[in-house]
Formats: sequence, structure tokens, C-alpha cells
Amino acid sequence: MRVTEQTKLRTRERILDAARKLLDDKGFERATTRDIAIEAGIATGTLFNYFPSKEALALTILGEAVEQAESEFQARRWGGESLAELLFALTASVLRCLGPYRRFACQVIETQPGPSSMPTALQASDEALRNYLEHVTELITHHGPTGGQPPTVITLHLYWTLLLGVLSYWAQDRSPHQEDTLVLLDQSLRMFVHSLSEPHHRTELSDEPDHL
Amino acid sequence: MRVTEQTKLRTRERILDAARKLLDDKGFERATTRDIAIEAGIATGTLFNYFPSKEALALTILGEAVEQAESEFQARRWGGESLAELLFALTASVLRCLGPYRRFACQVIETQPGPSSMPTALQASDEALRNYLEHVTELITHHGPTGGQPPTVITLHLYWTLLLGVLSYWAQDRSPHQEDTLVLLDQSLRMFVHSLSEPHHRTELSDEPDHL
DNA sequence: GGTATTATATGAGCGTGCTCATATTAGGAT
DNA sequence: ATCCTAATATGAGCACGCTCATATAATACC
Repeated sequence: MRVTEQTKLRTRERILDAARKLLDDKGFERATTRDIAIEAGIATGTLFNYFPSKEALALTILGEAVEQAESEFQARRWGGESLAELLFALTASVLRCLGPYRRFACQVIETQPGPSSMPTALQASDEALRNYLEHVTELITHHGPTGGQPPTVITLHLYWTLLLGVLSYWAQDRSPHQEDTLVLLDQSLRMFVHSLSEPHHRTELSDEPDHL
Repeated sequence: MRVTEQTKLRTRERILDAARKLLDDKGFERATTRDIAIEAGIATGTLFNYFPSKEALALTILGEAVEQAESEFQARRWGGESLAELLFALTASVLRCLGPYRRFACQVIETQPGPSSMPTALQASDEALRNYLEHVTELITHHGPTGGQPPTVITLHLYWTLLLGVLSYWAQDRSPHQEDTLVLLDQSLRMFVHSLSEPHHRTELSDEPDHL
């Protein structure tokens, strides 16, 4: 069965469509891989020839959305905006593109390893997420208050944390057009950008040990 | 089999001990409920007579640690410290008490619903975590810059987000005594407290829609 | 002691995500 | 046309968390 490349791509798309439908209908946990396979007209095992795991399948869908947000952002003409404004616009784009997947986006992205441990290596497992983080790194480097200095790992981790917080609020935001989410995003980013100007400290308390 | 209260408590403790051991050895996912039950000398089903789920079992262990941190904090004599210092001391206590469970603490707490949607109702499912959040709310209310005003839901959500970020960094922190974690904690809290003085905005960009 | 009652313990079994030996078939060689 | 081969599809089966009908045994009553 030396199937044509085209057939394989069609199967892949059928799986992605089925997954989009069922993940949106039932959320990440209640949408089973068996059901997705049936909806796509294939056997359960076949699904795993195309995607290594249910999580990777969902991430593929979300990654495409993030990539689209990225292009939308790049397509706009920028000049003179502050770092906070740029990050706001980029992240609002991401939220808009993730809109159709609000039901499961946060559940999946939350489980991704952020840029914590490994120095420099942004370790989000999905490539689109890695690119997003690299893009953020670049924006901070070139538009941040510490001209030209790339952010530390701790700073990047902080950014990722805040993004996850916004996503998890957004996933449950019942306000008309998720306006509250934009308020939270704004507050998060202002806070974050402000903190870039401050050096890294460590609070000293007389009766507090300085380690854990 | 109308077993004495004491026997039930002993079984419960045996389960908790077994869980502490295996969760620490293998992490949350690789420690199976079957193995924990065997280690505790009971049948698999029995475990679920004592705890409704594997997650609840782990949360019980972590909840006890958080409660201990809480009492340590209460036991100290406070006077004149800033909000940032109080939050720092409280959270450092929590981290210290969670120390023995570093392997799985973050994996479990991360999955807990934060104080996002429901107004006022802090919805962390474990009681110790709810208490912790209520305590934080109280500290912000009485020591924050907006004297006497309780924080908004968004503000609390932000705090929870930052705490999760610290936990996830801490879980992987390889620095000698997790000193980097303290740096991150410090930066997070300074940032957070600073943001309390600023009103909630929404960034306005000429070509950016004001909703999602 | 014997029996009834009833809280608790038990483990077969279910639905998951995922694997892997096997069956199937497309496409080249003849 | 026919066979051969290797890429792909298949679904029985595994280990997981968790459930539930049933077995077991501790107490109350006589």
C-alpha cells in the first residue's frame, strides 16, 4: 500500500476536522480518540500513525491558529508603538485566532512545559508555540527598556506564566466579548513591562532564611 | 464489619504514607493507584473508599503541608512589614512546607481551578488551598495600597497565576537551595503589589478592535 | 454462643489513551 | 495480468483511573 502523498494529506485533514468538531463539542477529556477516529472514518490505531498522541493532535490544531495570529501580526505596519502595545496586539491576535477552540485550547496549552529550566532552549513542545515565544523574546529585546538586552530565563518564564493566566481566564470569561480578558491582558502586560525596568532582587526579612 | 474509627484512621494514614512514598519516587503520573494500594496493604477499590480520586489523595497531602505553612506564618510576630514582605514570607513558607513533595506538588496544584470565573467564590477544590487564597485576600485587603478595599476577582486571578508560575519554576529549579525561585517569587510579588496601585485599564490601539 | 444487621473491603470489569503483531493493498517489476 | 514488496491500516490487547455488585466481618440483639 504505497499510498499517494495526497491521500495521506486528505486523511490527515479528515482527522483534524473530526478532532476540531469533537474537541469543541465535548472538550479535551470527553472527546475520545476512538470517537475522533470513527468520525474521521479510520481505525483507532490509524490515528496514532498520524499523530503521536491525543495531545499532539490538539496542539497541531492550536499551533496552526497561533501561526495564523503570527502572520496577522506581521502583516500590520508598526512604528513607534510601545513594547506593551506590541505585546498586547500580538497576544490579542493569538486569542482571536484561538477563539474557535476556546473550549479546549487552555486545557492543552496549560500542560505544555514553559521556558523554565533549560537555559535559552524554549522548550514548548509545539513548534508554533516555540516560535511565538521566540518572537516575544525578540520584541522584548528590541523594544524593551534595556535596549538590545535579551530577557533572562526568569523573565521569559514570567511572561509565559502571565500568558497562561490570561488563557485560563479567557477560557471561562462570560463577559460579552470577553472584554474582561482584555482588561486582564492589559493589566498583566503593563505589570510585566514595568517589571522589566526593575533589577532582580531578593526580599530580605530579618527572621526569614534566604533559601528554601 | 463495623470497623472502629481508629482502624479507619490508621488505614487512611497508611494510604497517605504509601502515596507520599510512591508519588515522590515516581511522580504523579507514574505512581499508579494500584501500586499505592498494594504498598498500603489494601485492595485497589478500597483506596477509593477513602479518597474520591488519585488527585484528591495527592491534594490531601499537599493541603496538609499548606496548612502547616499557614500556622508557621500565623505564629510569627508581625508589625510594620509591607504587603510584599508579608506575601513573600507566607509564600516562602508554603514552598518550604511543600519541599518534601516537590516532585509532584506542581503537577497537582496546576490542575486546580483558580479563583477565575465565579465572583467571590474561590473555587480551588481543596479546602487548604481555599483558605490560603482567603488569607491572601485578607492580607491584600488590609495591607494593600487601597486601604480596606478587597481585591477584584481579576486581581486574585492574577495572584493565583503568579503563584502557579513560581511553583512550576520551583519544581524544576536546579539552583543550590532553589535560590532562583526566591528571585522569581520576589519579582512576581513586587510586580503584583505595584500593579495594585494602578487602575484597571484597557490598551487602546487605533487599528485594534476593542473586543475579541 | 448464635444470629442478624450493616459498614467496609474486595477485585472483576469498564472506558480511557496508546501499542504492536498482523492483515491489507498500492504500485513497481515481470 | 500476475506476483512481490513494503508502506499503511487494523483492532485485539495493555495499563491506567475508577466503579459497583458482591463477599466479609464487626457489632447489636437475643
